[in-house]
Amino acid sequence: MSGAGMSEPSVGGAEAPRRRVTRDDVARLAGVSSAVVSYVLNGTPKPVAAATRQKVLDAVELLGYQPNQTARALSLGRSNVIGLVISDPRNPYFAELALEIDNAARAEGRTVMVLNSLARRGGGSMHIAGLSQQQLEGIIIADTLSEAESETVRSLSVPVVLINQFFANKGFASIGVDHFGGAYMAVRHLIDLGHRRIAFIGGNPGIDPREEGWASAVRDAGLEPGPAFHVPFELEGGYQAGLALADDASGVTAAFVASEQQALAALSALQERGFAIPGDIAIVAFDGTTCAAYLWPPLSTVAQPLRAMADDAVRRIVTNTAHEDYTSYPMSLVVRASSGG
Amino acid sequence: MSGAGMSEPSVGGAEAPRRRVTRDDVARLAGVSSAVVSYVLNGTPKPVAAATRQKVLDAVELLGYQPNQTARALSLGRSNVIGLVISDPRNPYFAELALEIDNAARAEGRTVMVLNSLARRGGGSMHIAGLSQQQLEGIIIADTLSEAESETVRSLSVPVVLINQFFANKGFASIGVDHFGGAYMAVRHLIDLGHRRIAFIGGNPGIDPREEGWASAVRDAGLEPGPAFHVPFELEGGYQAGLALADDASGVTAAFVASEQQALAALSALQERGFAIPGDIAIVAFDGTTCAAYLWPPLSTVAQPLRAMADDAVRRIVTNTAHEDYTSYPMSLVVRASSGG
DNA sequence: CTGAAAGCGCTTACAG
DNA sequence: CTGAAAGCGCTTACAG
Repeated sequence: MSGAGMSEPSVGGAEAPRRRVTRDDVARLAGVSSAVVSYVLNGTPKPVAAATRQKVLDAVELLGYQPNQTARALSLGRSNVIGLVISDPRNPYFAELALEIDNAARAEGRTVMVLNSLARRGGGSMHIAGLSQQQLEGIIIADTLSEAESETVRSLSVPVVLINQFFANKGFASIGVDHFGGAYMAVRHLIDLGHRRIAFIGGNPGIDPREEGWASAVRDAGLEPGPAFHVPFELEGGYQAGLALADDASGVTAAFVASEQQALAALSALQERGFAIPGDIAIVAFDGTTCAAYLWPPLSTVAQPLRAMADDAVRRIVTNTAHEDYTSYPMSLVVRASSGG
Repeated sequence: MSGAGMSEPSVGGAEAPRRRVTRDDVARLAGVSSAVVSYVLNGTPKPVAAATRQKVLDAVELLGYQPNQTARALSLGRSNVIGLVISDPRNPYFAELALEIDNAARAEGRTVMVLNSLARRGGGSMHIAGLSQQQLEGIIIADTLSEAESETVRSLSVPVVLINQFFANKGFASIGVDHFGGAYMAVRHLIDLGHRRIAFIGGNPGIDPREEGWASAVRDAGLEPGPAFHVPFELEGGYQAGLALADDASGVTAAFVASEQQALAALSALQERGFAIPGDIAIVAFDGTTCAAYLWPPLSTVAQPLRAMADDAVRRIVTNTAHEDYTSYPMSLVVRASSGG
């Protein structure tokens, strides 16, 4: 807000590792007890006389006092730090989600600590242990948990919100989008444009509602589903799927891609093989990141309301209302050049 | 490592917000003082008899004890959390840097807390205040600081490493790449391919050595510098620069782009205007993220040794050797399709 | 409205 | 090799 710390008096030698200003220093300067400093700074649990209050505030300003959040957290049993678990920060979707959650958290005076769970594929169990060791106010997990991981997370005594989820998760507050509906909308868009053989590119065969949405939309239109390519969500996965689609000889003229990260690389593979987008293959992706608009051709996509979802997740933590339930957000179709729409 | 917490005995009612297991519980069960538990767990400052040690370890295992890092941090005066300040997580460069730093930190048993400073453009002073309030072990800043911000950060009593820096920073340990040399190499590559009029796309006119590297390489070859387009580093900036380059009528046949995020969008703008890459305009970018390889056409680029830089930054924090100096890492040219090389 | 004091869960100098 | 005790910097029930 105002330049806290700006007026910190410069200390002679400058190099001496000056002791941090503590609440006691403030109390001494203001001529009150340290309890009163807390009352003023927290506005709780007691009212403070206006004059006293002002003395404290002046002392805080003069000393450039910064409350030690660690001590506060230890005393309170919780910090003002929210943990966010994402699998891979390089995925534009998670990057954008992290940014929105950071914004929402900041608006609530909270700080976000991002933990990358990518590493767990290399052995560790998402360092959940680490999560429980930090005195976090709450945890937002944008990842799929194994049964064992769910169990461990459930045993944590802090509010937990799962985001980017397909379904309700037993025992958790879950937030997701209507993956089935979004996919259906995307594919319906392609069908409306006249496509009759539409491929699917995504991950995890068998559990992703986006694949069902694709299949349903196709069948509801009386068509045969085109080929489905199941690849990892990393860029390389999308690239391989694009190459496979290029090699497909079944007359595919359009594809629905379950994530923009995969779509980015698939776009590259298809163009490398000489396919024109959308002329030879029309594409609609899924997620709605900023990046989609700046690819060539710009990606048509079904977009998640990330801001609203992030606000919701943070609110559930801050208000401690992360009880078991599932909130599904609607998606919206964004038509750009890649679908030829 | 091993399944800590796995053997935590299930508590009857399950719903009771069971009190966390503390060091005292462990001490009681092991029949030792709580000090000894610390000695065992930290291996310091005292040796412990093997038998005693085993009793403690057994108790820890049985109770599923997780040390409270907040209490530890308060007692020690520092945590095992390293703060990382980046401007925008959506920028592939920062995403990749964050991932590498996270990996390096994890290897040292540290956790990374990512802070987005993007918000500061909206008013706040990068919540440096927030930084000093958390009891961080150290701070890695991948951003350019204003004079006032530098002053504030300098006053923090924790090790600070600036990364992704153009130059040495008074009073700080700084890590960067040879921006001038990298740019020079990129442009030299284009010159070697026969280009005679080469444009520059980047940000911040006047202070970026990449622009000087471009200009020098061009002049050293006896050529006239092509037009320079200065735009923000966000995607929209790159897009606008691409459009401007497309409108340029001065016979440009190649461009050096100072970041891959800008290059991604510039590629889109140029192709939107019907330019073939590299046929009409050849492009070399700067950064070396994974993403560059999966764009169409794949981006030729000069790459930063991100892993090494991240390891270095983390090491400087962990070993508390972040004294004033500047380390410059060499870059390497990665030739892909966009330069036609 | 204000303050003395206990407590959060660790670490470590000091004494045995 | 082991333990009693003080201390890190806050918060807050309790007493005045």
